[in-house]
Amino acid sequence: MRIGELATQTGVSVRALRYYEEQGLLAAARSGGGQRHYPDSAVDRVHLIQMLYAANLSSRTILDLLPCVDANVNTPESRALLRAERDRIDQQIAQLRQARDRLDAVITLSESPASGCTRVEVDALVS
Amino acid sequence: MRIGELATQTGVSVRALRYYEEQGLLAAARSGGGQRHYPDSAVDRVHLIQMLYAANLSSRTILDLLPCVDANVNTPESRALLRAERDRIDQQIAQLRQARDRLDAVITLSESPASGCTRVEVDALVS
DNA sequence: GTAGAACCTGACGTTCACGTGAGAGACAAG
DNA sequence: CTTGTCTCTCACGTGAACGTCAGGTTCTAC
Repeated sequence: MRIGELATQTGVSVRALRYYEEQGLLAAARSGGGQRHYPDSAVDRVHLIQMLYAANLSSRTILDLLPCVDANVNTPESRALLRAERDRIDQQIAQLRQARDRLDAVITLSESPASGCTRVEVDALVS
Repeated sequence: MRIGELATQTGVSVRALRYYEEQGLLAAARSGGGQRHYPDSAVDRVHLIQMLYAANLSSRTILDLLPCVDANVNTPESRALLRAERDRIDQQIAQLRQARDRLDAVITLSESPASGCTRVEVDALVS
């Protein structure tokens, strides 16, 4: 398929797909006229890339991880890399949970019947 | 306290503190010469701001949320805002979990005794 | 074979949360 | 009163992941 169809099938912009290629994340065959052609498997690969971007991984990190994930590279270094990134994601989850719980506490307070709660009570939550 | 001490006590750069003020997140009294002076409570406020930044909230969003969180503003709109951001964080957590589980699956495979697993087995995980 | 859609390569623009000097003023210590 | 440290206000730089023209080429359909 060409780049436009890959874009619509993945929901990713054409510009983004070219950017992924520029970063070495997504290879493409070229037609005689220089147009990119992708195999059907590219759809899954783009989804994988998007998933890793969504987890706040940089292009560089994704570039390092992709061989481990989809090409089955299996060396001590690749395993260490995988674990390191997994742990980073875990830490991010913990931070997000902390922020969410903080907001939940405020929400609970603001919805409690004692809606006229004083500033002191709110500050007690800060710690 | 002055800006340098607040910076060391919070672990945030002086530049970042000035930026927070520029964004309306952190007010400061001024001495005769124009230097910023902060109350002790500013330490907690900076930590709160950092927590929200860590949850991928923008300056603008934090600006909208802060009155609800620490000034006890309690209107239907503020409650809706709080819930909306809480839900966004929840969604992010779900995405991070998905990425982490994906990496965990790869890690498990790469550490399994059948280390010579074929490419087919790996692709089966893609879904 | 020709119109129009899709695609190409630069290359500059954008947003965000700061980093990084530059040049000058403010303030505590001796 | 001077020295040294801290602080001030511009204001440009940065990195990441694209957005957005511009000007030209390739492909598809009639």
